[in-house]
Amino acid sequence: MPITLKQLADRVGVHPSTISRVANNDPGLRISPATRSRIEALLRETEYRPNGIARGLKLQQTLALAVVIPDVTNPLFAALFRGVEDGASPRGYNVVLCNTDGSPDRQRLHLASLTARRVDGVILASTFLRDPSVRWLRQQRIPHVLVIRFSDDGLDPFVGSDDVMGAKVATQHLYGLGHRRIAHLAGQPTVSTGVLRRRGYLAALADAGVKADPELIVESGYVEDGGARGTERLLSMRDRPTAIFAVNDMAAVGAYSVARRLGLRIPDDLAVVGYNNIPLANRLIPGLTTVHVPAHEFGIMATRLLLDQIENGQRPARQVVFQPELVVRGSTVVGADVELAPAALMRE
Amino acid sequence: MPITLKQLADRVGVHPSTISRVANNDPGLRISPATRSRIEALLRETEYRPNGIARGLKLQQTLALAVVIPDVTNPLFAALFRGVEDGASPRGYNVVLCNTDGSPDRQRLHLASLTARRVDGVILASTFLRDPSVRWLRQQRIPHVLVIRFSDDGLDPFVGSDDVMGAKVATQHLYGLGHRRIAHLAGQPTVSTGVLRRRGYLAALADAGVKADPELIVESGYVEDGGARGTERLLSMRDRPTAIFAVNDMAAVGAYSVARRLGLRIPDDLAVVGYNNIPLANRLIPGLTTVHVPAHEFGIMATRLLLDQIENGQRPARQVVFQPELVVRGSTVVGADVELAPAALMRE
DNA sequence: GTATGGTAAGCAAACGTTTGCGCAAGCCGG
DNA sequence: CCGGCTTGCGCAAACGTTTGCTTACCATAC
Repeated sequence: MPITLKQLADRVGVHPSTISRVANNDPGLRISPATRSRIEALLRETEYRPNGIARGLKLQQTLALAVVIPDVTNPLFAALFRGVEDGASPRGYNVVLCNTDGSPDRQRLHLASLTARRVDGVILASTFLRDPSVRWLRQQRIPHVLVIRFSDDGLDPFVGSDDVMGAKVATQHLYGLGHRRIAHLAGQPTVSTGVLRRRGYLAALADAGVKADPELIVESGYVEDGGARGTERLLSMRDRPTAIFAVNDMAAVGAYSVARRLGLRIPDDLAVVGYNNIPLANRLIPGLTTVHVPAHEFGIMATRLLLDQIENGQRPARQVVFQPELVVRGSTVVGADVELAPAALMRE
Repeated sequence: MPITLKQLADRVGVHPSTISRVANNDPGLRISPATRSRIEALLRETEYRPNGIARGLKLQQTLALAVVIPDVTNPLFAALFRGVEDGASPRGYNVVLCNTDGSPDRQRLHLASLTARRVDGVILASTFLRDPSVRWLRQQRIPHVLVIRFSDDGLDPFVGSDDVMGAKVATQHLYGLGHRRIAHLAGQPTVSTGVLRRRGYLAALADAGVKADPELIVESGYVEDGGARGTERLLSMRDRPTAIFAVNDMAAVGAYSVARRLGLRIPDDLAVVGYNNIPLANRLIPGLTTVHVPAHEFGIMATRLLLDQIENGQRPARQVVFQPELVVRGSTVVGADVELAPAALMRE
């Protein structure tokens, strides 16, 4: 077991409190240079680090944050986590990671456990609209920041991007390419990204004077399998769409596999746009046109907001909203995959 | 702030210790049914959960584990983490995640911080051969399990696969396809997977009676960029290799991009085998032949070993070694990508 | 010789639990 | 009626820090 203050005190013949003050560089401490250096030598020799639990109990802070996400296996959330750690680690915080798999129950359980552990703050990217867990966090006055998704508009600190705008730009891109029957693989109406991206999609159509066809909107959720099933339904219609705007990249990947199975060429027979710009997006063939979401920056920014809240005690219901950018690749524009040009050549 | 035992005691007119015993279901507790139900009602009403910090201080256990990996952005480690969480969460443990980016310094810093926090155990997948950090863990008697990579052969509990065998099978596969100049994108000699997979590669060549050409072994490390640079060097040789065995999938991906840039067809002009079978491997075109590594199972198993150590106090330097399996795809055998057959059709 | 003051360090409470032990009251047998 | 057993619960120490306050000591000033 690691060494304790009392043991140190015995070894150097000094009261534990004095050692504590030396270790913590107490500015108001008056001490003789001789004793100080004796203590400092011992501290270095033993590599003493105060017991974090005891320290936490006394100081009422654990130097621990928590990140709650649906699934770290999803590259978007992995990048988000890295951002959080990169922001938190230099300031002495550790980060505990919880995956919910999109289950409100597991989210609630995790939050209860984290609260019992007295983490200093929580970063949540797993939220539903009007999420009871988020309201509970607010009510308990537990420092938190919502990322990517939110619960109740404007009530919590939030970091994300303008989903309506992103979806609008993506849809306009397809319209600009001449597509008129543009389908949407939609997210659940219980999740903010789901409703906002659908709204952006509809807004773009309305702006363009296109009447939205309800049949062209199918709920796929955020996973490949859902995207595949949704695409099957869309492509089996008599008057089938020529383009698909997917609520995220994984759903778009599902669309890819179905298109391939049906022998449809992308983008010639079917154009596809995704959302998030996960690393996989530019490895697909053709590259997936998608809306870029800077997940790593989200993580850093969310941590900044959270630590401001924790350390400065301020309660800034600040919302940081990034403007999304469309990344155009070969899934909508032939030849847009510049880096793949030699590959096309290779096929001959 | 959450409610405390003392506050509860005041509300119900009973000593805090009694409430504690009721909350913890103390089997030796003698109490009148009336008082018990009064207390239980209050516990439910207030949703009391004992302060984890205080509990940790008293009980000398935090119900927290740590996972230390190079980078969670790498799908292999993301899957490993999920395995750990899936094993730990049902037993009441939280998991803190630390990324080292392969830096021994960051690893040391993280471990120091985790030790100060008194996590109950550590799962390490970021280890070097003869790693001082691991020796320090042993010496401090901190429960730990090494995963995928190890430090000193046999001294620590370990979960991984037989890297020599995996590399051997992969290389034999290439040899069996008729390749005679088989190159190796190698890992660093400071990492166990690096030396073991290289050893397996050499063993397969020796078994086949092929004299190993030192020029065909280039150190790429475990990232795409290194794989690309290594492949450039290999393919610029006068007598260039017809096949590459890469130390991991990311290095193989680097090989893909260089082959494509040079107009070489995979597998006709260059066969490629990777290692790990990350999700990306069967999304590449052609699919990447690779050695499957069940990262999620590793995580679950490592957690089991760790919790055995923690809860039963046993010190089982148990080694769990999985037998690797080769997954054959289109990067070595034409037409092996069955699910992609329609895609080939689509190219016409 | 005593008040003043500064220096160097110790004392003890507090953070919120857990748990071995103690103690009063009631009950029973003898 | 008394000793001992059971029942039902309280007391207090301990986990390892941090920190406001106190104290012992010594020098200087009056």
